[in-house]
Amino acid sequence: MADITLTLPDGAKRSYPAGITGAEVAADISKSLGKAAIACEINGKFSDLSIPIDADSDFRIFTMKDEEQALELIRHDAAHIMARAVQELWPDTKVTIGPVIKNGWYYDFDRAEPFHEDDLKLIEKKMREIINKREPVTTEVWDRERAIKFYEANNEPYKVELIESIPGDEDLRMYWHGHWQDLCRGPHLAHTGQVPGDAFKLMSVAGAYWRGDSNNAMLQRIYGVAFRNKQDLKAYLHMLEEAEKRDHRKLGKTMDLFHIQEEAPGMVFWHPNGWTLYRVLQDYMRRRQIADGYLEINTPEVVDRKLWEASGHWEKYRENMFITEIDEEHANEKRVNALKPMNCPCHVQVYNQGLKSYRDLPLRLAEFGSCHRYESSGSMHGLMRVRGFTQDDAHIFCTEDQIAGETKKFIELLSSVYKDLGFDSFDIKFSTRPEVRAGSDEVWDQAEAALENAIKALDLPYEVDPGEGAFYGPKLDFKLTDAIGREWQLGTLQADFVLPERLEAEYIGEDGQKHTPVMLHRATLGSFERFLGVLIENYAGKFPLWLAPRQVVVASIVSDADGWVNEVVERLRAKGIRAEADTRNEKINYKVREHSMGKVPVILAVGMKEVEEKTVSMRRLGDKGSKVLGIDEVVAELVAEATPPDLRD
RNA sequence: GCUGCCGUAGCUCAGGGGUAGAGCACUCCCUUGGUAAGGGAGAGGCCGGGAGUUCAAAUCUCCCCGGCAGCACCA
Repeated sequence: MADITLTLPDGAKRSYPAGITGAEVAADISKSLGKAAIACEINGKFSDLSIPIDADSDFRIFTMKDEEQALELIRHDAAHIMARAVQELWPDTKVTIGPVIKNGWYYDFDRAEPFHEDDLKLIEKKMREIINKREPVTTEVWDRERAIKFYEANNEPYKVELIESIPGDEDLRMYWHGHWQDLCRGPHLAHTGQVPGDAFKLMSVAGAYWRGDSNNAMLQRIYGVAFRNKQDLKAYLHMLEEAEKRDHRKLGKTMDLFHIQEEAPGMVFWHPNGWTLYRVLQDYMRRRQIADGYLEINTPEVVDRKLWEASGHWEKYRENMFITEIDEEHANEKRVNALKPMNCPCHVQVYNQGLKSYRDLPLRLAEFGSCHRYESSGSMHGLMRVRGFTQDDAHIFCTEDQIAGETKKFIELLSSVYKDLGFDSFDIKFSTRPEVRAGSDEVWDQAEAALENAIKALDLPYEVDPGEGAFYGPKLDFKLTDAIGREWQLGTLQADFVLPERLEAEYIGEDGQKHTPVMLHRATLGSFERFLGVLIENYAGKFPLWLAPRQVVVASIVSDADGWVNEVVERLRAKGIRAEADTRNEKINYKVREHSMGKVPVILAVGMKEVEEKTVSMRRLGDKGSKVLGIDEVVAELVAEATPPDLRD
């Protein structure tokens, strides 16, 4: 057999007989590399060590030191090993798919009896047994027919369905972890023992639809996480614990911000602290919008179905609307109303009052609009997904020529707002036409091009989400992540060529003729509820002073200092600082602890020394020490810091 | 909506077929203490709601309601 030449990453060339495997090359380079090797790369293709190499190639060996490749393989092999463990424990279980995801993997199974949390321990134990066997991972290429026959014989209908749905007729790769077999693209580790037995953990069981379609059967999904070593696993689990502490639902309780109760699922009862935070944010947004040329309006929340019929919501969105009926006995005629699920149709009504000229455009109508949507029970999540919420909504009525400019202007506003609120980066998704949509393809071409060009002109990174646009137009979504990495859509900008026409919005153009304006739906924060949820988690409750609902607590150390405490509070309040007195009969340690846990940014402690010197002892949240300062100095410092970023010099 | 788990005092949770428990919070008393929990006493619950099984249900079963995780959905 002819020799082949392998070129290593350092440029060294080695000759081997054709058909040699990566494993053999690794062992030839050094005995230790032979042991440490987990996979290889042949001409840039991530590959198994066991695959024969037939031609001259660039060649590279991966070991556990190559983090990206190692984690991919560990998680992927762990998925297979878990599936094998499950089938060994419960042979009637049918396997489906098990991909690698962030931090780990999942595998979906079909089994009559659902898995329980306790089963996870059993499965983990079985997995470690398989790992300890250090059984080789082998692979073969089969043609489709053979594979389908094999799975039919083994009563694995999901695998058959998978193969049948793979386009083309290329051959299939089959893998064996010891005796256990799975269809897989690969690559895989060399043997089961290469998965670190102490660096993985099965996390949870959940239902998941086969192929992500709710019309299909629900399968049992098991989630696992895996790392290269025990320390990394521990660090990850620790990170999760820390993230849980900043969960906005937890902080909402400890900071006394809000609650939600059974009688109004998905609706928020804002407490004084939370409402203060809400108002501070709303006041800030109001100033930013006015500065950007928006006109604030306010429109009804309960609106006759006629308007929703005209807008198309009655047909397309009714199942998500809260419908109200007037009791017939007490009404002259039966009217069916709906709580507005969005503000757009109402804004068009405001626009439609009076004849508009092209000189009026762009017309930016803004509303902190209270909306209600009947969200499905399983989708609600604290403040993040609620049924009653307030959008920082606005609709920009403009000409087609103005879309790009308005889009740019909006994204600049949004970036600046997010930065002021502590978010330096965010994700942008550009969603294009969905299958079910209103409007002609020409209109969609135009709308999509306008948005994409605007975002490109600003040179911001974005991803395209094909088919995820609204039924009336394409959109840009702006997303941030919560404490444990779940992504939430906040800001949005949606072009709409449909609604203005449906609701007969018009303007008189330069040519003296009537034209239909374009409508840009846009929200910067999205909804106050969701944004505050993300904001709470982002700051872990430790807000900058200007946002903190409780800014300063002035605490007495001895009751003889109460008079000075109250005086200090008065002076701070006179300057607009949210200050409270704590003159309770408790020790200063107790007060410091309590207000620290309540995330109050500044504690001013006052004892007899401060009374005599007209000073306070200032302690910042998270600091160990404190410093004694004159009252004027403290007031000036806190006032400067409590000034919202848009009002600073 | 679907799968699984959960619902006990204001909060965090223990218990579990036969007088409802703890810590914190709350009220009162003692204590005036210098930067993350001083001490004592007291009050507080139809164990999410309804039905069933049982001599007996907070506990077991079923049905609702709500929550959590994931899936689906998300203008």
